[in-house]
Amino acid sequence: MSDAPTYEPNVIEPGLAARWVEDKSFELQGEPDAETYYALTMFPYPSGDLHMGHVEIFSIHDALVRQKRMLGRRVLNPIGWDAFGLPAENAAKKRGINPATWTYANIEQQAASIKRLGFAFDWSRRLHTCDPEYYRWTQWVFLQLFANDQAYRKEAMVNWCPGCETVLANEQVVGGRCERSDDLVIRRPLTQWFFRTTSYAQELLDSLDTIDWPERVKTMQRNWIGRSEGAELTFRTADGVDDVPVFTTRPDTIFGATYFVFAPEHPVVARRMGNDPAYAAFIDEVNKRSEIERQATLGTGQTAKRGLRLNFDMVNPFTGEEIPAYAADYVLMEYGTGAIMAVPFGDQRDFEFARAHDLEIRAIIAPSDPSDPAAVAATDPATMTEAYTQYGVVTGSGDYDGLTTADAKNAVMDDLEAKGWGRRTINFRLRDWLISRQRSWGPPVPIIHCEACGHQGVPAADLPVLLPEDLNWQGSGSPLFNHPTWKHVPCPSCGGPGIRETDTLDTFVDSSWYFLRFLSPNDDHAPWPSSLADALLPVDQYTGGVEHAILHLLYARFVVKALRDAGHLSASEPFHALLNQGQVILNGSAMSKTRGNLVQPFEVIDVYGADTLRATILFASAPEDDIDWADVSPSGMSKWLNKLWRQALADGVHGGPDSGSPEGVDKLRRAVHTRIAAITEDFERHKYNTAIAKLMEISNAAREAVAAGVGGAAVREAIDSLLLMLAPICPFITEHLWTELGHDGSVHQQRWPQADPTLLVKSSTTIVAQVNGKIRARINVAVGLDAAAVEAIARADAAVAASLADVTVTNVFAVQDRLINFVVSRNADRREDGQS
RNA sequence: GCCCGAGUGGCGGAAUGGCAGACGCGGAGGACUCAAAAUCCUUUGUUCGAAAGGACGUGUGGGUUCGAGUCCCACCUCGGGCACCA
Repeated sequence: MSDAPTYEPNVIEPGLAARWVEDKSFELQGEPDAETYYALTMFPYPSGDLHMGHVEIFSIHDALVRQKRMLGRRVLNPIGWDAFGLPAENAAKKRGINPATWTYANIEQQAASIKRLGFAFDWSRRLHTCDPEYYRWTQWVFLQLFANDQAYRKEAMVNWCPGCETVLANEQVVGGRCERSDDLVIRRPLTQWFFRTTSYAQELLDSLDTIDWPERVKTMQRNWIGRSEGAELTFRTADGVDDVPVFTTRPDTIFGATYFVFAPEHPVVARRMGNDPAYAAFIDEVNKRSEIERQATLGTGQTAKRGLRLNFDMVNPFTGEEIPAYAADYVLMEYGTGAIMAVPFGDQRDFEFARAHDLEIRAIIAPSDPSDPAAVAATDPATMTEAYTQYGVVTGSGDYDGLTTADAKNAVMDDLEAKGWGRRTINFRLRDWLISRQRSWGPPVPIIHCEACGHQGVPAADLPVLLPEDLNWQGSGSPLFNHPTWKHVPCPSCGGPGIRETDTLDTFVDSSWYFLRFLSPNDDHAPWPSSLADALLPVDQYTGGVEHAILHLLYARFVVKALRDAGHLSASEPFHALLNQGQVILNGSAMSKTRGNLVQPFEVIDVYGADTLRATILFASAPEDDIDWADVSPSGMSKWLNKLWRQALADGVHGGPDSGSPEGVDKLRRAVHTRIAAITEDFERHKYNTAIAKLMEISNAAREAVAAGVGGAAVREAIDSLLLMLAPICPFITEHLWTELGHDGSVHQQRWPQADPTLLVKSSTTIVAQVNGKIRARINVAVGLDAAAVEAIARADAAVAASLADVTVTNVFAVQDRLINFVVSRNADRREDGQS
């Protein structure tokens, strides 16, 4: 019986955690350089204490980072807080405290939890986006984009969240609701600041091919950018006064354009119909009803098609016909040109509108099979029940008749370019990024409005534009706007009276460049060291949640490109490789405060310790998959760590020469070294779940070997290897046992173990003998035998021989060292053949 | 509706086209114990069989292949994204 101490994680862990921070164990020694591995995890938002999702992503990231260090890389692994944003303001309003107080208190709590969990961050580079030292440079970034015409102000229909009392970017509206407060978002015209993301639409799409990101994230970005190829062509009003361009992806259907539709607020319509009471009523109705309908059929895209016949017609340039013009709410002002040629034959929305308003539907594609009544009915305007959206052979289209859809498309575009009616063009779904917010816990937009000089950027020397200390957070509306004196300043250009912009920047602006600031977080002369940024970017490995697939990840890509073109960077992408972890859920649904189904990390840590929590999460599944907390077993993981503890202290402490049978020693060493090779590969693929399984196998193999009388160096080697490879996952227990086993120094300063190649080569192996793919025997043979030798051995096997007795072998497939398959046919068949 | 992704034991999950179910949880039986907990040992896909052994088995139906969980086609279910984008 051993009287070794029992495993008490909550006794050993806090001391080690504190020591690692005090010793600056995980700070990058010296300055980063081109060889430095830049590992980054999405910095947390300080909404309260750490939740399970944070623990998951940090556990994955930490395993990755610690192993890279053991492989000998210098790793830059910074941490900070994304600390501006609405929740702080909402909390301030609710509790009557300053957002800063709330934010910094939460940051301190999260920092303490991160340290307690032993995550190996470089604390010397810590930053908070709400510090003036940081947001000064966020304002600087804005000004660089402003100077380069990538930031501008315009009036537009924007998304307004009534709950948050601010506008939102397109990306922050989810299913018609505010991403944060879940309020229904209202459309209203406002003058706002934008970043010109659309000017990078094509590059944002193309350069996705250069980065190593999960395919699903790339797909989401591609869909969001939404490129479509087509043509822009101009329709003239029948009175010859206005030219109205439309965008279409189907120029081949131009002869089917039997009417024309404007977005309700289209300027040509507004000008011509402005005084018409029916138009005013229609606009009013559209605005009102869209609100109500949104609630009922939110995001189904199946709204009834409403329209207003306008008091003028349009001319189809190809047919010369006059066609009726409508305003309808199914045409959006924001996409394309805000007007369409309507082809009810080939477009489902136009089809529905035409049927509802009794408009002509003209056949322009011939039935795919004229002898098939169903195919004929599907292309006959009298009988068709939905638009015909497939490709085919063009009909009813003058000179283009008989061409295929693809050929007609090209021919029509050639002709409209030749005749000056339009041109080939590309449209994107992506809109410019609305960056101003009517909130006050964010960096003020560094602009001063002057009647004489227009919008003037605040001079760099005057940055940061500080938030005043005495804002009233309790009222409604924007505290910054309502502040009595703050906004009144002289114009930096003429010195006359000026007014500060009282909007602040979206928090996603803060987080779109923080990876640059980590390179020199304390430098107050420059936002980042430019040569180092050129050498280190893009970030080698980024880890974080898939919820940012579009928002943050798209914005950061845009900002890097814009800064590059403003001459401040050479990189074109912020993050080279991306690893998205899944969600931690409970009983199938997301954990959340409102649901009241939160499992707090410290509920687990207080019982089992941080190592157990970290390993439980990593063992539950591959990083990308969701983890349902109802399915995981911290007690099971704790049991294994306890077992490992006893095993190391009982069996691992004995060094010295090998004892026991040479076969037993050899078997153990081979087991260990094949696992070293496999676990190394698993870490490479970020498959920490299978890596842990193989660590358990080492532990099992060592226990079996000891039970079989093996001891000494081989067992010691097994335990040492296990501790080294478990160290990135369970840093505490491995550090403690490493010392207990008499090693000098920290386990985390050791080199990753290397497999001995001679121990990976087997002398014999088990091959599978199949007959027609069915396993008949498993036979032990020497490694490297050729097919003929294996066949002879297999035929000699009793079970195989029995299966081959009554049949003819027609073919034999052998895979060296793995398998042999006899393909046979029954003798009965052969006799029949022979008799005929 | 469109675009992705995924369907494997009671559960989480393993499997470069070549032994399906690694590893763990849970279960069953046993040892230790006055007893329990902890620990250790055995066992655990389904089914036929006393056993030896056999048959079946990766959502469904086809296909390719000597050989398919893995590749192809169609469908079903679940999850995610987009949603009047012309």
